[in-house]
Amino acid sequence: MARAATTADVFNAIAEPRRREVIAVLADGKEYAVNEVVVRLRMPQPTVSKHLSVLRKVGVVSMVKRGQHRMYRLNAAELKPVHDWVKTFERYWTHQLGQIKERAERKALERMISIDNGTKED
Amino acid sequence: MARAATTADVFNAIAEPRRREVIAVLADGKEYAVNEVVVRLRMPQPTVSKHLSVLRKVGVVSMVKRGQHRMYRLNAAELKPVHDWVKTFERYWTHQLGQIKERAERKALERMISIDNGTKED
DNA sequence: TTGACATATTCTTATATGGGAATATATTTG
DNA sequence: CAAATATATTCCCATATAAGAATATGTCAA
Repeated sequence: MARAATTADVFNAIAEPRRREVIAVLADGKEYAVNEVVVRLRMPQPTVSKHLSVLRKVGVVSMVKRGQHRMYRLNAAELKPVHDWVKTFERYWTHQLGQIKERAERKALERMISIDNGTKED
Repeated sequence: MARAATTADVFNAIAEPRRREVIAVLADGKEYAVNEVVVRLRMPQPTVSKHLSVLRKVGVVSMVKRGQHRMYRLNAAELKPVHDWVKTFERYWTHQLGQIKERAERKALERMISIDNGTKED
């Protein structure tokens, strides 16, 4: 089996950084024509259109035609599954004190150290 | 350019559903040997090893050797970027009704104010 | 109609996947 | 050492990108 399609679910859709950039433009909840996104992100128009198409297929954005423009709007509710999922782990970093955070930081430090040695094992 | 590697960042790593299943097993913060994950998820051992490998490369899990076992532990802090990102949109569903009502009231107010001069919307 | 403008779609191509099967690499134990 | 156990790695392959270039489609305006 190959990797799941980017349109398979919202998790796959938002994995692409440029798609998150597009979302960022729409983040204020207003509607934007494709070309407004193009100008703001300085991305080629076909690139933006394709990314918007993926986001639309998973429901993260909605589109309405208005004249010769197609207005895209963020449908943020579709991002909730991501929020719900990651929220489960919130306690690991929000709880200001405790062994959990401490341990996480220690592990992160260990990782930083081992990065210098390459990803190999002992 | 092809799709970014699953090991490119945590967003790509968690896009794979089975990887989230593995994370779910480790979610209690305890350490697990590969085979414990294999048994719990009823996945082939190589599959689990490969997914753990990806998660380790992005730092989501850490590993220590203990005897003939390799113990994996969740490093939940690495999921924080996902949380931080999606948290931006939290308001869209947390107080959904309130938001809608609030916006409607604001719009109504704007209409009342601009009744005389015919101001157009943004 | 003829342009001009806005957007989508179709190719191509290099690249990476995830699963299954088989195999390799430890590590412990007898 | 040899066998058993635990885990990682390699190979194969069908599939799906994402970007760029070129083109098609759609819509307004004179």
